[in-house]
Amino acid sequence: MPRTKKQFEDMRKSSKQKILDAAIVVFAKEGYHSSTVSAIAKKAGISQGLMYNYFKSKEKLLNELMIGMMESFMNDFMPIDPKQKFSRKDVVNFINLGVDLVLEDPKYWKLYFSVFLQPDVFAIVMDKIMEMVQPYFDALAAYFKEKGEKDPVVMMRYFSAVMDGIQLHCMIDPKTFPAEKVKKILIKQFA
Amino acid sequence: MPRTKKQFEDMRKSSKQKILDAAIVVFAKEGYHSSTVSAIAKKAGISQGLMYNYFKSKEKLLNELMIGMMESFMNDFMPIDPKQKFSRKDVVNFINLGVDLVLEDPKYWKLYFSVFLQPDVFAIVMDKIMEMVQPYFDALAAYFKEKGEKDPVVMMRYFSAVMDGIQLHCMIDPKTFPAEKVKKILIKQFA
Amino acid sequence: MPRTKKQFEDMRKSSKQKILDAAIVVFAKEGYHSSTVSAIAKKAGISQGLMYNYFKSKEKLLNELMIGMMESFMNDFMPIDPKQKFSRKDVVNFINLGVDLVLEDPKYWKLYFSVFLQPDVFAIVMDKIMEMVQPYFDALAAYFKEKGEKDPVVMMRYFSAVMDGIQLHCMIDPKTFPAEKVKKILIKQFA
Amino acid sequence: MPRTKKQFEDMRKSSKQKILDAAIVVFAKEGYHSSTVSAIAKKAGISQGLMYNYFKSKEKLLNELMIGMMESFMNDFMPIDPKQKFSRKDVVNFINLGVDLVLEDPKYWKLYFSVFLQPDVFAIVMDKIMEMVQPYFDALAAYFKEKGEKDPVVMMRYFSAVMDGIQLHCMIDPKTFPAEKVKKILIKQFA
DNA sequence: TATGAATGAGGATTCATTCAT
DNA sequence: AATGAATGAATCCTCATTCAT
Repeated sequence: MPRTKKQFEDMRKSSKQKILDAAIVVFAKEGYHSSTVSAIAKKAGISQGLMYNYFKSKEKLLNELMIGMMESFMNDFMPIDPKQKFSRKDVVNFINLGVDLVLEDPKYWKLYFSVFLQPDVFAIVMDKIMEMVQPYFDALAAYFKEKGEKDPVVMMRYFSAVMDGIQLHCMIDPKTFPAEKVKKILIKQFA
Repeated sequence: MPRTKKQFEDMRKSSKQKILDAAIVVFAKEGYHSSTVSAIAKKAGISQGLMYNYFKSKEKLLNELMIGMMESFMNDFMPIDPKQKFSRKDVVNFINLGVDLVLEDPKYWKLYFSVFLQPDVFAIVMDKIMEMVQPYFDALAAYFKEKGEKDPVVMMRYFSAVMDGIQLHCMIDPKTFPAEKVKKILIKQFA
Repeated sequence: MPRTKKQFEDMRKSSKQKILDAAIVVFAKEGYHSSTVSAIAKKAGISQGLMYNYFKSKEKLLNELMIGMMESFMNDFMPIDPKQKFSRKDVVNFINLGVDLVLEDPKYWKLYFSVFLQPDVFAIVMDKIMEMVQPYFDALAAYFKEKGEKDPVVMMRYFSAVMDGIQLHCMIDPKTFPAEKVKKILIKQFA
Repeated sequence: MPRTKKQFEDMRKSSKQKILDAAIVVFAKEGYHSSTVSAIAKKAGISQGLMYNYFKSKEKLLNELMIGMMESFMNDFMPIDPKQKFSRKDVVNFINLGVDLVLEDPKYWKLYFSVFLQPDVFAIVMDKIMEMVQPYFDALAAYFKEKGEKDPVVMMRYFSAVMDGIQLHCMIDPKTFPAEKVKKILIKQFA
C-alpha cells in the first residue's frame, strides 16, 4: 500500500530539525565564529534563506541548539527528577555517564564547554542554562549532607568542578585519558 | 644622526609589550574571533599598521601571547626545574598557586582555557604548548610514584584534570566558589 | 515560490557578464594592479561582495577574463579549425584582422599585451593561454612549409613576432601608425 | 700606500646609485606595482628612509630609472650621433644589438616594455622618453629614403614595429626563439 | 515553505611615506 | 647622510542577512 505524499513528507526530518542537526556538527567542528551560515545550510541540505524562516539569526540558532543540548544531556545524566533525593546508585550513574557521554562525542561537548569560555558566546546562552542547572546542584548538596559530609555545599562544588575537569580532559585527549580507572577513583571518593 | 641600536631595541621592546598587554585584555574580554586588530591597536595606543611590524598576523599574535602566558604561569607555578623531583612542598605550592593565580586574574585564564576548546583556535597554538607542558606532567608522575601510588600516571592524569576543573570553576564563578576550603581538600588528597 | 532553475541561471549569466564587461574596461584603463575591485563593481553596477559570488578572487577574475578574450580573438582571427591547413586566404585574413581588431579596441589589446610583460600578472594566466595558442602556431608552421619556406618554424616565429610588433605599435599610437600600408607589406611578405 | 678613508668612500657606489641598481632588479623581477620600497631598500643595503632623500617617491624613482635605462640603451644601440646619416653598417649594427641586448637581459627589457603598456605607469615616464626617441626615428627614415624606398616613413614605422615585436618575443621566450636566424632575415630585409 | 542572488558593513593586511633622532 | 619605528589610507575579501520570486 503506497504511502501518500503527505505521509512521505512527515517521515522526513522537518527542515528545522535538519538545521539543528547540521548546526551542531558544524559548530562543534569549526567553533561558533568560524562556522558560516552557508556551511550549515549546505550540510542541512537546504538554502541559506530558509534558515531564516526558522531562526531569526545565527545567534538564535546557537541559543536554541544549546538549550536543546542541555535538555538532552540532563535527560541522559539524570533520568531522575532532581526534586527527589539522589541515591548512591544515582551518583554512581552520574559519574559513569558523565565520563562515557563525553567519550562518545567529544566534539559536541567541546562545543558545549567552549560556550562557557567565550564571553560573547556565553552571553547568548547564559540565562536559560543557569536556571536549568540549579536543581541538580541542590540535589547533589542534599546527597552529600545525607552522606554525613560536614560541609556538603563545598563538597558539591568540589565534586562538580572535578567532574568538569575530568570531562574537559576526556574531550581534549579522549585517546590517552585513562577514563575507566579515573571513574573508579571518582566513585570511591564521591559515591 | 640615527638612533643607536640600543635605542631602537628599547623602542621595539616597549611597543611590542604594549601590544601584548593590550591583546591579552582584549582577547580575554571578547574572545579571539570577536577581537579586532583595530581594537587591540587602539587599546595599545598605537596604529593598526604597527602591529604588523611585530606580529605577522593576528594568529601569530595569539600564538606568541599564549606561549608567553604559559611561560609566565609555569614560572609562577613551579620555580623549580621540572627535571628535579617534586617535593611535597612543591605540590602543595602547586595547588595553592594554581587556585590563587586564577582568582587573581580570571580573565586571563578564561582566555587560556577557551583556547583549548575552540578547535580552530587551538590549532594555532597546539604544538608549542604541548611541548612545554610535558616535562611538568612527567615530574608529577614521578612524584606520585615516589609517594607509593600504585598507578602514578593515572594519578597524575587525574590530578591535572581535577586542577583544571577547579580552575575552571574559579574562573566562571570566582565570587561564590569556596576556593580556600577546596584547596584544603586537594592538599589532603594529593600532597 | 522560488525562482526556477532557468531563472537563476539567467540571473547568474547576466551578472557574471556585467562583471566581465566592467573588468575588461577597468583593467584595460588602469592596469591590473591599479584596478580596484570596488571600481570594477561600481562600473558593473553591482556590489563588491557579489563579485566574489562569481570569481573567487581578483586574480581568478583576470584569469577568466583573459581566457575569454583569447577565445573570442581566436574566433575572430580564425574561424577555421587550426587542425585544418591554412590557405593563403586564411593568412591574408589573419593579417588584416590582426591589425583591424587592434585598431578597433586598442585598450583591450593593451591589457592583453601588458599581461605578458608583467611577470607577476603573467603568472596568473600563463598555463591556460599557452595551451590555447599552440595549435595556431602549428598550423602556421604547416602553412609556411607548404609554401616552400626552407625553415618554416623559424618563419612562423618570425611572423608571429612581427605581427605582435605591429599590433603593439597600433595600440600605442593608433592615430599615426600607417596601418593600411603596413598591412600590404605584410601580405606581400608572408602570404 | 693606504688609502685615506675619503678615498675608500668614493670607491663605493654612491647610495643613490645603489638604489637605482637595486630598483632595476626588483622592478624587473616583480613588476612596478608589486615591488615594495622596503624590498628595494633592502636589496640596496640601505634604509627605507634614505631612499626618500634621493627620490621624492616611488614614482620618481621609476621615472629616473627609466630615463637612465633609455640613455644607456641608446648609447649601446647607436653610438652614432642621430643627427648624422645612418650607414648600412649602422643599421646592421642596430639590428644585431637590438636582439643581442634583449637576450642578455630579458628581465630589464621586460620592465622597459611593460612601462609602455601600463597606462598608469607609462604616464609617469612618457614625456621624457618620447623626446629622446624622436631623432632616431628621423635618422632611420632618412636612411630608408636614401636607400630608395618609395615610402620611407612607412618603412621606418614598419621597421621599428618589427624590431619591437622581435624584442618582445626574445623577452618572453629567450630560450627557444630562433634569434640568430631571425637576425639574418631582418638584415636581408631592412639593411 | 523555499530558493539563491544580492547587499553592505566590517575586518585583516599591506605599504608608501613621514618623523624623531 | 642615515636609521627604522610609526602612521593611516587603501584594498581585498568574508559573511550574516535581506529580497524578489
